[in-house]
This record gives sequence, C-alpha cells and structure tokens, in this order.
Amino acid sequence: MTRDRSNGMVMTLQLVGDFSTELDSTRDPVDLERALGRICGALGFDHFALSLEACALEAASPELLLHNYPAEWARIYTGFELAGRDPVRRACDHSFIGFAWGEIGSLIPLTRGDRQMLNIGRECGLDDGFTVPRNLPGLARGTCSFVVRPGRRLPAPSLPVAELVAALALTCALGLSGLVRRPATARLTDRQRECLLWTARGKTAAETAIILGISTETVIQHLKLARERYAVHCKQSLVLSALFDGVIGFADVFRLPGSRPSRRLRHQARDG
Amino acid sequence: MTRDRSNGMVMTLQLVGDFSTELDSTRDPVDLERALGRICGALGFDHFALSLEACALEAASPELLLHNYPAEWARIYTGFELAGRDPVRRACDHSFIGFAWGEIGSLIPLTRGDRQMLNIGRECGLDDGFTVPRNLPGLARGTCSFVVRPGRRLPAPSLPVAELVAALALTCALGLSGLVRRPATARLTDRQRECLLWTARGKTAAETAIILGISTETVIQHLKLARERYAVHCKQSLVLSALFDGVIGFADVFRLPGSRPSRRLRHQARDG
DNA sequence: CGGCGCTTACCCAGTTCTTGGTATGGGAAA
DNA sequence: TTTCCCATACCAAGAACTGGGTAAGCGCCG
Repeated sequence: MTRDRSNGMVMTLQLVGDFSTELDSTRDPVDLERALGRICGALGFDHFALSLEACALEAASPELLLHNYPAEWARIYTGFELAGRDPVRRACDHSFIGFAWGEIGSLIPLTRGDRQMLNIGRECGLDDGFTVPRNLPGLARGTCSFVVRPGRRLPAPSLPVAELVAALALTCALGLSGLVRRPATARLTDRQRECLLWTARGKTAAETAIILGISTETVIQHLKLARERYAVHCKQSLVLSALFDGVIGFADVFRLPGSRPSRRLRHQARDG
Repeated sequence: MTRDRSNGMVMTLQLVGDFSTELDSTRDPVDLERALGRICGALGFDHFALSLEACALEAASPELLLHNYPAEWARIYTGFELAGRDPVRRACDHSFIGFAWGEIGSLIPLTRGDRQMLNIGRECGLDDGFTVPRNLPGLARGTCSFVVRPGRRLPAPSLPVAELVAALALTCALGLSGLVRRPATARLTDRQRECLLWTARGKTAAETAIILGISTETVIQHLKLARERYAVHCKQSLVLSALFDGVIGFADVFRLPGSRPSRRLRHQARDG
C-alpha cells in the first residue's frame, strides 16, 4: 500500500460505500447477484460465489447460492458431489478472516485429493480465489468468494475491500433469507450433556457411568434420549451435532491451553 | 464518503496495512494490547476491548481479554457478572459484521435491563461503541470493540477500517491463544478421510462400504488405521479429532451434496 | 530394483452399542 | 392435584464396533 496507489484505494473504499448503499435497497436475491457481479469486476476479480446456509438440522433449511462460476465447474462440482470434500469450505471453519486459496495449506492439512480438486478448478477457469467465511452459531453460516481466472493474479490491494464487500453481501443475504428467528435447537438436560461430554472424550458408557457414579444403564438411557432429541442414530453424529450447536466445545474435549487439566482426569483419559 | 475526505481514508486504509504488518511480529498479548491501543486512538476512538474465548461448557474465563476500559466499568462488569446478560454480547450472535451499539435494538430485542446496562456503561465513560464479532464453530468466539467516551461520536468513516482492524486483531489473538493447532498433525489418506466423512454423517461401516463400492472389511480397515493415526479408540473421538484438525468440516457433514431431501426422504434417511 | 505407503480384502474373538421396552421417585408446572 | 419432565435403573436381542492378525496388487521414489 504505497502512496501512488492511493487513488485506487480511494476508489475501492468508495466502492464499499456505494455497495452498501446499493444493498440497502436490495429486496431480491437477483438484485444481490447483480450487485455482486458488478463489484466483483470493479475489484479486479472474474468470478464470485456466495453461499448461505441455515444451521437448522431438522427443518427444510433455506439456502442461498449465488455465483457466476463457469458452467463446467458447477456441473463437475454438483455432478461429482465435490462439495463434501472441498478444502475451501473446510478452511472456512478455521479462519476469522478471508483467506487466499494459496494460504489454505496453513489453515488445514491438504490431502492429495484436495490439491487435485483445486487443480480441476483451475482447469475450469478458477485459478486463485479469496474466500470470506462467517458463522453465526446455531443460526447460519456463509461464505463469499472472489476468484480470478488463469493468467491473472489476486488483486492484493483489493483484498481488504473484498473482505468488507463480502461481509456486506453475506449480511444482505442473511436479511433476505429471513433467518432472524433462531431455529429451535435440540435442548439437552444437564445429565444428558454430561454423559455426552464424556462420550465425546472417548469414554464408553461403562466408563462414563463410573465417572459419574451412576449405573451404566442410566448413561445409556441418557445418551439414548439425547440421540432422540437430535434425531441421530449413533454416537459420532450426536457428538458432532452437539458440537455444532455449541452444546459442547472442542475446549471441553481436548486439553487446550488455558484449561488446566486435572492430573487425575489426564491419568484416566483413554484418548488425547 | 466524499472526495474531500479521501485523504483521511487513505490514511486509515494505510493504518490497516501497518497494523497488519505490526501484528505479524507480535508474539505476546502485551504487544497486541499496545498495538490496539495505538490504532484505537488513530481511528478516532477512546477505548478498545478484545475478548477471545474457547468454546467450552466450563469456560468461565476468556482465553484472552485485553482492554483499556475505565477501571470502574471493569469492576462493575466482573463484580456483578454482567457478561451473562450483556446485550452487546448477545447481539454478537446475530451479526456477520461489526455493529454500532445504537443498532443493537435492530439485531435483538432490548429489555429494560439491557438499556439500563448500556446506561451504566455510559456513566462509566463508555458512551457509544462499535463491536466486531467473529465465531468459529466449536472452537472459539471473539469480539473486538472500539468505544468513544461521552461527548464524542462514533467516527463513521472509520468504521469499515475498524472492522478490518478488529478482525486482524482477533486473528492475531487466535494465533496467540494456541487454540489452533498448525496442520502438522495426523494426516489421513484420501480413502481414510472418505470413510471418516461418511462415518461422521452417521453411516455405519456397512453402509459406507455400499456407498463407496468396496467391502465392509475395507471400510473397517480404513477407519482402524485412521484411529491409529489419531491414537484414539472410538469413532466419536476420531470424528472429533479430524474435525478439530480440519481434515473434515462441519459443512462436509451437514450439507449432503446434491439432493436436498424432502420431508419424506428425510424420514427415510437415518441421519440428517 | 527394493522398500514404502496406499488400497483393497479377509478372519476372529470379545466388547460395545442400538433399539425396543418397563418402572420408580422427585420436582416443576399447569 | 394432576401432569409432565427429569434422573435413575433394569432387561434382552441383534447389530455394530474394536483390536489382533495376514496379505496381495499397485504406484512412487531413491
């Protein structure tokens, strides 16, 4: 960011203001799509994609997906069900701020398949990108990406502005989706949560029973009811859902810095 | 955003770059605190507060708390345990982007107690503020606020820049907290990851085998080796560890690619 | 070429989980 | 007070998982 670029920066910052104003009167996803397409080019990108998902596990979750990606990529992506192994989406759970796709390797481990997938994207015309993730626990999660085609480079000076633009677009999308009300999350009783927590820590029902000083059957019953509330059939799904809901957290499970591990617990621990 | 303010805007955008550079060499919370204090004034605010907490049931105290709020407010806030009913914190669960405290009423319903609390803050010297929320599901939640004292107004032109600064500061704090493991951990093969992914989605080994078109025994073997790499003994711990590492993501699990199940299909499905 | 890692596949014994029940007592709400 | 929810506890059958092996085929790399 040197002085000679200041004109460009002023322009881009002004773009944020204009974009924000434009979104104020946006009442329809189509309008948002159009606005994103315009500013995408103005910022020095070729493509954009915005996705917003509700976190409701039960109801038909409203979803918004706007993009101008190449048709071939969209076909491959949905046809081969690549969404389930998209490294960009995975990285979104590990950053507060937007990240260039080249940095993904420092956020999450990249497998061979991941690199391959990024390469296929490149062949389809998606060379490098900048993805902005946002999460509202229990409510919604969204991403907004800006992408350049092969032969161009990410417009580094625009990235901070792109971050703001993306966040504004996601906020607009959130408003359009009508996700103002918090979806009813499955509520667990204290005892259920406690059993769940020890389960997440890798304990069997029998071990948990000893820890809590109750019968194994009771632990099984608590977990049974907890599974029913989340409408899942197995432990791993239960743990996952509860974690996503915020009922438990990684810090509860792993001995993260800050939480002092009790020597006794550590000694008993089977895992981790 | 008119042309005559462009100089100021360039300066503030430059502040972001400088701030980012400064944080790159930050190894200690004290450094971050100092940097925040400086940029806080430069942006036209009087106070700042940054809090980062791990997602955990038992998380009483934040992982990191930096601020230069008036001592009296801090005393009241902690003394009366106001964090649990802080409207600013509640609003953080409802916005993708930073919000001025005056807008809180449009994000969440404000009770009488909420207004009272804001008033007490005002009496302590915290008149109006701009709070930037960020969440990483299951991992951490953070907020960064910039506040003006009574008699001053929020520097509206600085807010977009404040948003960027806050996000950078939170990212820095996340790095300092040790909540993120660098992806140098157990890496899985693509096939192991695939089996794990279907396991996380609630499928049994037999079901996964059918989906992947391989033998049940092979799926079991993949999961067995994956468990060994993570040194855990059960599925739920495996899923949790992989999720924490970023080997799989929430988006991978909850958003099954392709078909959105209708209510009927959903009923037939075993897990969401 | 030889080793190494990945994928595939199989066996077996023991343990654990899942799913369907029932039942008692306490406490909160209607 | 009656009803509902919660925590506790138990039974039983079948499915699924865990942990211990072995091994063949393939591709990559030194």
